[in-house]
Amino acid sequence: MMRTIRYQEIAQTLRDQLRAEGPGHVLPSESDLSAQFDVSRVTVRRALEMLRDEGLVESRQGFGWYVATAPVQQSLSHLDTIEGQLSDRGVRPERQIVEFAFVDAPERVRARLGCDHVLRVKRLNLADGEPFAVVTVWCPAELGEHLSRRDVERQPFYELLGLELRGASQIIGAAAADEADAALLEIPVDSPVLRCERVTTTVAGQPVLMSEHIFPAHRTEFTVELPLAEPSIVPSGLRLVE
Amino acid sequence: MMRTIRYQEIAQTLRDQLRAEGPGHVLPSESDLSAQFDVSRVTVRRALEMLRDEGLVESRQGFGWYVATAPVQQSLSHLDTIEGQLSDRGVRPERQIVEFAFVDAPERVRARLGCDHVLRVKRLNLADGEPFAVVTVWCPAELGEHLSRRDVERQPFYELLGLELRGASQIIGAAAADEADAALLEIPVDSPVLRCERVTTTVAGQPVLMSEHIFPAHRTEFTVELPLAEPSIVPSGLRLVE
DNA sequence: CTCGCTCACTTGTATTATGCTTGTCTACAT
DNA sequence: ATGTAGACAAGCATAATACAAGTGAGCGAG
Repeated sequence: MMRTIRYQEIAQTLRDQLRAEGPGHVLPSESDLSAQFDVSRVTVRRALEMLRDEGLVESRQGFGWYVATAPVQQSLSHLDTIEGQLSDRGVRPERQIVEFAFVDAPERVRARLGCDHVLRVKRLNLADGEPFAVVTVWCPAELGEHLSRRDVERQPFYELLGLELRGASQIIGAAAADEADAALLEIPVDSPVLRCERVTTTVAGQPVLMSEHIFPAHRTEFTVELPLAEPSIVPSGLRLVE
Repeated sequence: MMRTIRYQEIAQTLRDQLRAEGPGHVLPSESDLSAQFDVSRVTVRRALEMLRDEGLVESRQGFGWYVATAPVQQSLSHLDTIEGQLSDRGVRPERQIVEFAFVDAPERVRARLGCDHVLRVKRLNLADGEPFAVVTVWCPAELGEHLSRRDVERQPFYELLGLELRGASQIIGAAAADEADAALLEIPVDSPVLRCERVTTTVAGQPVLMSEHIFPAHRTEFTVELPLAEPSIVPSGLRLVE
C-alpha cells in the first residue's frame, strides 16, 4: 500500500507551474491555494517551505510568496567583484598604479562630474601577472585631495571615499586600442578592446566618479541574462551614438 | 494564477506611456493620476517612486513629476525593442536578408543548441538607410522548415516560431570586423565591432535560438544601469575567457 | 515697467484605519 | 508521521485625510 504524501504532491505541482513563471511572479495566497488544492493552509505551507528550501520561491510576511530572483550572478556594482571572481578561480589578482595626478578635467569628464579640477588615477589590473584591464578613474579634486597613491593601490576607490552610493550608469562599447593602453595590456595597437564608461552617483543623485575601463577583447567579455518576464528593474539597452 | 499588486501594474502602465515621451515631459499631478487609475494618491506615489528609483522620472516639490533627462533606456527583453527605439526617434528601421540557408551546424552552435542541422539566416539591419547591425540567427532545422525567406524579412524571428520564450543569455564582447561583416556594415576590415552572442531558451529551459549580433563600434554601445542598492535583479557580469 | 503679494496647485509627509497575507502557535484527528 | 482546524500577532497594500512647504501665474501697488 503506497501512501502519497499530500504536501509533496502539491510541492511538485507548484514546481511544475512555477517553472514557467519568471522571477517576481507573485503566487496566490496560502488561503487561496489551500482552497484550490482542497487541503489545509498548514499543508500548503509545508509544500511552499519545501520550495523555499530549494531556492525556488521566497516569501515576505504580509506580502506573499513569489518566484525567487534568478541566481545572483556577479554584480557589476563593484569592479572588485571581478578580482574576487579571479581569486575564486585561484588566479592571483594584482593592481598597479600607473598614474596619480591632479589635472584639469577633460571636456567629457567635466560634462558629467561638473567640476574643473579632478584627480586622475590610472591603474593596470593583472591576473596571474598578465594584464587584463586598464582603469582610469576621475574624481573631483575636493573629494580626492586626502588620498594618496598608496591608498588607491590598496583598496577600491568606492571604499576610500566613504560616500553612500546609489548606483552607476555604464556604457559598454568597443574600440581600438590606443598606443598607451596597448602597451600596458601588451596587445597590438588598434586591436579591439571593450571600453566601459561608468558614472557613479551618490544617493543624493550627484555624480561623483567617472571611470573608463579598457579590456582586451580576446580575454574578456560581458555576460548578461535577459529575464524577458518582467522588465522590473533591468534597464539595460543598446543605443546608437551619434 | 497571478496575484496583481496594483502599484506595480500602475508603474508598468506609466513606464509604457513614458517610453514614448521625451525628457522634460511633465506628468499629470498625483491627484489626477489617482483619479485616472481609480486608486489613492498613496498608491500612485509608490508607483512613481518606483520609477524614480529606476531613474525614469524625477520630481520637484510644488512643480510635479517629469521624465528624467537621462536617456530613456530600453529593456533588452525583446530584440525588436532596438528597432522600436529607432522608430520612436523618427529613424526608419529596415531589414535586409543576406542569407537564408539550411546548413550543418558549426561546432559552437551544435554545442549550444544540440542539433546538427540548422537554418542559418543572416540579416543586415539598417537605420535610415545606413547599416548598423549584422545579425546571424541559427535555429534548429525542424523549427525553421516552414519558414520562408520573406517571413524572416517581415517580422522578428521570435514571433515567427510561436514559442513561449523564457529569456536569453547574452555575451557581449569586442572583436575586429571580418571581411564579410565589414563589407556589409561599410566599415574597414579589422575595425572594432561589438559582438553579442545570444542563446534564447523556451520556458521549458530548452535553448532554441542562437544568434550573433555584430555592431560597428563607432555607432553603437550598450548602456547598463547598476542599481547597487538592490542586488536583486542585476544579472550582469564580466568574465574572462580562456 | 518692476516689486511684492496672494492664491491655486503641486509634491512631501504625516496619521489613522481596514482588509489581506504570512509567521507561529496550540489542539486534535487519522 | 501526517494532516486538519482554529486563533493570534506582525507585516503589507491601500484608502482617506490632513497639513506643511515649494512653484508659478496673476494681480495690484508703486
